[in-house]
Amino acid sequence: MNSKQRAVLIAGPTACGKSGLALRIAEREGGVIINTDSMQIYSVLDVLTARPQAEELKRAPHFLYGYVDPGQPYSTGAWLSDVRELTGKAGLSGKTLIFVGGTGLYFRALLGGLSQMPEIPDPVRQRWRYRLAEEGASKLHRVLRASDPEAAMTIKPADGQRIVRALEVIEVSGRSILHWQSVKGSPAIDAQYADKYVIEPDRTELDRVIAARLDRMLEAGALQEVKALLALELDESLPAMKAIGVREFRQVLEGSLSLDKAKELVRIATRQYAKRQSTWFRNQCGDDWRRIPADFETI
RNA sequence: GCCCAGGUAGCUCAGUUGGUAGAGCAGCGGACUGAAAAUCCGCGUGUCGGUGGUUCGAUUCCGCCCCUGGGCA
Repeated sequence: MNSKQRAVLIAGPTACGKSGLALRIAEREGGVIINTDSMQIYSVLDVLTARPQAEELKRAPHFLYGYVDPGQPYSTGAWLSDVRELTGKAGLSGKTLIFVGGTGLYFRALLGGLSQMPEIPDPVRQRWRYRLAEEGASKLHRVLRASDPEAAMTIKPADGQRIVRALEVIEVSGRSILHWQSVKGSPAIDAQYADKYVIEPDRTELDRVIAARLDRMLEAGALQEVKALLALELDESLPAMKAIGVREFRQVLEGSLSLDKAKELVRIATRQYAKRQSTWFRNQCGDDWRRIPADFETI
């Protein structure tokens, strides 16, 4: 971590105009933009994840965009270590680091909200995920109740993903995930010198922007992009395969769904995603985050 | 014009042998420590198309009217 390095954090739901704001700040004070979004890291999902395009990339240096192979398993921890490596480079010292994106957990990690955890060997992770798929969440919750009763009490029996996480941690380390979580992590930036913003758009208006953006995505080749992703024949469970639009446009390509219907479903899924993001930022970001309304005029 | 089927939540529909109704989806709120565009939790009052009648009581039964499909002319 470069101490006393200024950072600007911009969080907000999809399509709220975050990237535009980041660019303006970058141009004004010579900053660099760092992706804080779990989907924009992937190389093939360019249009569908609304990654900054050539025009924007020219206006300021962008980092951690489109650099991960979609076949790679990725994680918040991997992103955090990529951030540490990046910001440790001499070339960035003295520049304002502008973190912009829609992934609440990544912002939390950036600020030290992620505890040090044991590395989980891939076979262990795969085995529990396989068991989740085969046996279901409630059965694994019973397994967790036997091996880590305290953790089991904090996780809902249907929350398969968190159950599996707790199981792999206690198997590998012999200690409860709650133990690891009790030791706080360290921030990857100097929070003292950070300005934190949450963009809070009107959701009805946001829905209109989402619909308009969807049309632009299709014009820009969203369907071809999904086709290219499918050609890689990746495992369905990989994060990149869960990007909004992949499932819906795949059905269009296969002829089992009309384009209009797919557009409607993608619009709904995006709206629901924006709602989840808004809920996170509203309630998980403390008073030290400044709330600003979206300025749709300037997008 | 006649016949048939419908008209119940924003949408698709279920249901009430007469005691004013409930699912899915949408929507809203919430949780969130290495899959986070993920994963999970909570929230259902709506002139039961309108109007008159029968009834202690009608969304339910009867009459008339309106609307939407389909059929026959």
